[in-house]
Amino acid sequence: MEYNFNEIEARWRKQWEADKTFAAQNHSDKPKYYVLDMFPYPSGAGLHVGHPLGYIASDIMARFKRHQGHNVLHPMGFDAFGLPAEQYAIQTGRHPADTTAENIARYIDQLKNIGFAYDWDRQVNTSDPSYYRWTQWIFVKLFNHWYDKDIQKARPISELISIFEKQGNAGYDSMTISGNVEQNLKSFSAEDWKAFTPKEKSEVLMCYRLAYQDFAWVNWCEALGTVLANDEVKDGVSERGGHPVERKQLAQWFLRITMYAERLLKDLDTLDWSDSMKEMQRHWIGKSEGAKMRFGVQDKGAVIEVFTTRPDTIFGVSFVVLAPESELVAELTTEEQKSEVEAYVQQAKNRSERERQMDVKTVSGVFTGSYAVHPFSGEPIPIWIGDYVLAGYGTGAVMGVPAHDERDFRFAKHFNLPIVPVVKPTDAELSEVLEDAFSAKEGVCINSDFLNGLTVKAAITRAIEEAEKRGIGEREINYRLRDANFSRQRYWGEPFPVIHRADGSVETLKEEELPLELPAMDDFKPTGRPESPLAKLTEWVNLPDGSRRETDTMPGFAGSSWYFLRYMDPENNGEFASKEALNYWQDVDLYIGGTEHAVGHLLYSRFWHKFLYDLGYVPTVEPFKKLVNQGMIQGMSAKAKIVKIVNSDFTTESYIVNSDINFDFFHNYIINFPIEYCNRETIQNKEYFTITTEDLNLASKIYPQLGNLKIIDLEGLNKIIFNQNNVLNSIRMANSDRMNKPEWIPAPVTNLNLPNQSNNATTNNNIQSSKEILSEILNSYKVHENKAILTIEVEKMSKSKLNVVNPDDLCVKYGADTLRMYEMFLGPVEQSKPWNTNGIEGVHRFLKRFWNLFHAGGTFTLSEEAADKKELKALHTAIKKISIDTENFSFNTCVSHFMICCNELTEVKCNKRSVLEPLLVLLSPFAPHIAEELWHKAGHSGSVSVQAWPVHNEAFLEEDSFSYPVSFNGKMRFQMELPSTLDPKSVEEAVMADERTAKWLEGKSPKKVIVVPKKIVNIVI
RNA sequence: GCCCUGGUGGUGAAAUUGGUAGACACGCAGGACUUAAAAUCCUGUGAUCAUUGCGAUCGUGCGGGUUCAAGUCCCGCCUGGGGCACCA
Repeated sequence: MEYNFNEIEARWRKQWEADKTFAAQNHSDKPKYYVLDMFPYPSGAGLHVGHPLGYIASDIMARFKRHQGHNVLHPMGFDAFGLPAEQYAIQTGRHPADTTAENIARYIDQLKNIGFAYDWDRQVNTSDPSYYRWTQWIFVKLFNHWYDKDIQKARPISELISIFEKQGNAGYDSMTISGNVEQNLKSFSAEDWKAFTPKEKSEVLMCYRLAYQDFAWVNWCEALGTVLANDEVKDGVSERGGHPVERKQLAQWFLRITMYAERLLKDLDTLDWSDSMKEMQRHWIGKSEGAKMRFGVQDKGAVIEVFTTRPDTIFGVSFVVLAPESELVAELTTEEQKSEVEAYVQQAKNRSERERQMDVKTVSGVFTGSYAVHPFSGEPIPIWIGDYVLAGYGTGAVMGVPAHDERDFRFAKHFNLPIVPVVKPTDAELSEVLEDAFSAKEGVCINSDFLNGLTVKAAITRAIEEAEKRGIGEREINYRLRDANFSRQRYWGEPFPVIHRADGSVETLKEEELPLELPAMDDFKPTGRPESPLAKLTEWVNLPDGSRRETDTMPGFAGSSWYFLRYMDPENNGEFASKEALNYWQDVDLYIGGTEHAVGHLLYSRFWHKFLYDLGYVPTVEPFKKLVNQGMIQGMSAKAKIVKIVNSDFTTESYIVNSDINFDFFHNYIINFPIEYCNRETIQNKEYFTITTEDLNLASKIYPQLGNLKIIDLEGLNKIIFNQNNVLNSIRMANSDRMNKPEWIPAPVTNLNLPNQSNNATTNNNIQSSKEILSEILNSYKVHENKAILTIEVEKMSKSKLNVVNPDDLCVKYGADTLRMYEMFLGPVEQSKPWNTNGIEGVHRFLKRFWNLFHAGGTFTLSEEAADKKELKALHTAIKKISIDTENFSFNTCVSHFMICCNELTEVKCNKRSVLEPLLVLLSPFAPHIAEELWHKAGHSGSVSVQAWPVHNEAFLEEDSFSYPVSFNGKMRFQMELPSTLDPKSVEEAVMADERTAKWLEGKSPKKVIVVPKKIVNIVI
């Protein structure tokens, strides 16, 4: 009988669905086990082969635990709000709700095709009002709570108001440590509080609320008329179209996660997560102990606060650096420095934080003209502005100690500022002129007044004591973690249940008014202002009493920060989940997902969970007990450099250039190509994809983002560069003689691409000259239009990279069981690897052979004969190995072992019931359909998925003899079969008596003989 | 740049966590069956040398070190991948 997997699999999936075989019970005497997959975002490209890797692993565990007698909760749902759906809506005019619903339907189809044991009745969808009602409800709770540092717990804001009414904010003025809003918070008395206007009260409370409004920077793209995600910005220009991006400050919502920093850090110790994952979170939280120091400013009232972990180096301060965004910049800039400072700030603030941190080679900064006063020595210290200082970190200002900090050192070298060593190594002297910063946190203080002679450790303590005594600083613990920006200027997200009152106060809707549904819209185009498209719905926004609704929406992580709780009780309309359900399921026993969520989702979820715990809604402190990180299945990407040129009539043209040319030119960016239109070629021993003009034209029809590209191959041109601040471009021609042009020619690229922008005279001249140069360059190219060479890269699969491979075809060709086992066979789940189908045949052959064990001679037959020793050994080795390896998530070796066992049984033509039936249970988590089919053919009526997991008997595994590898000086020379019970001394004697030993000893006597029982014999000569 | 992670045959990988490197597969080569192909089955397959067999030497990204013994532990590099706060 043929192994007709398509028929078998479809039939059993239908049966399982009808029987609700995998439904979880909220009440059970069995121990509970909650297995969770990370929430997928239903992308338009459908499920790709990378998704199932983790899902198969979790499905195996869910089924395995069910075999072991657990009541298993294994749900699936969709993180359905998000940017891609909105972008698609802008492009096509189709409503995100429609496309999302279609995508979800497709995902469900695809997931069901793989035979996952999900309890589909518990499906959730974050964009469904019945779901986001509770997301909004949690937001309202966050808004209406503050964090009491004294008791380390969230408390209702009403209690804070009572405190203010009684005593003002005395004793509660340092309850906030993050954000900018609190900087304006002054001390006030109970009387002051009562006299505050609603607006003032609202502003004060914003300094305490766990959800609050503050200002933050966004990537504003004038040309697209919208705020861009970091992801959409590449090299300072928009990824779509290469338009300039400017950073703008907007009022936005934040979550005060920093209040939970200490608990988020401490509780990591209780989790069964990989060390690397915990390490990433620890680093993200970034606790550092040090001191806050205050520097007065000469002739000005301003005070600059800096945070430092090295107060011992305070006497080495030779400058102070402010972030370009610092509010003090305007105040401290002198008249003479004003234009220079403004130009610098303008330029620096448009660089992304990442770029500023990454770029350590180019040092930039500007002197404000003002001087700070050294808090101990009273010496004047110049105040600079530098973009290596980030506004969001610490206080947004640093004390420059060039001798002992690498970034400060580079800054001082570059601007010729004094470098004063104040710490020397304990057992050496520093060289006269420092070549590098001495940043080790050990040594002895020198040139440091009262700190001289102290070790670094002692000096840190001493410096803080002295600062506290003189009132110029104090001990402080700082966290790198920043409050979570919770606002997006988008349509497709949860609307904020927030009303801005006409009197300037801010309040949320009442809980019973939720959900605030996302209003219907059919025009998703950006408003052209930095705001959500919702702002266009003036009727919805403006309320009759003069108040306004919030128009921002919540970010992707809102809905995904608590979804695991909803699965416990998804239909509940009165609560996000019932007490009973929460108390029964408690937390997630096993969470499987990618490391890319290491610090985003996993930190926010932990924060929300702790908040809900503080409020008494959840019974556990942590949501995810055990975390397993699946590796990423990567895709092959084909990439090419694109040059976008503005012609004299201001139309743009895009060219793909030969990838070997190192080339930056006007708007230049890298673009992905669909590899199905590319050919693989080896050129000069390197692998490339190539694409012809014909293929490109075909591809452009399916992928509009490829646009009207032309292929050109440039000759004689090595390098063209534009500078990083994106204001002026410089074109450099290595072959400048031939071009008969000077080496560097400035061209204002920004303006070239913004024809409508009014330009001043100089800029216009530059446009003219650059256009001339351009045409000259283009005319001198030898242009080939037939073929482009694209580089091959391995990277994560995503729709935007056009490298998605989906599992559907494989399911049809080989069946879901083959796909499941093959993905596991690829290697350890936690390892990333590029997708290839090279080995899938082997797995499919295994399943056929396994099927054939039950179908000797073509018909289904099982023998009732007793198993012999060899068969029992094969079976029990398999039970042992597969049980242990499954427990350890080593699924690839499980598959190998199934193959070994099957090969052994095939060899002895075993079709005995007592051997094959337990194997069906072992196989069922991995290949559930074939196991179920054969189980039923064997005459059983219940599902194989609830059968008890077999237990191995050690007695069947014992061997009488062991083949000892005998090595000389660590090199294995021959093997020797000896009884396994033989003691080490007898083993040594037996080996020494062997004639082969004599041969290898060459007459010498051994210095030492090492015998490790049932492992190895090593003879040292 | 910072944090995390990987690197073993032509390919995916395995190695009881310091004890025979390459299990199990894919691919390839040869053979059987077949008119033929597919499917299936058998044999071989790290490299180099030696091939009449015995065999020998090298070999886990590179360079050092610890050890009777290193893919595994330590130090220093090179390199692929993921994340870096608005992709999800």
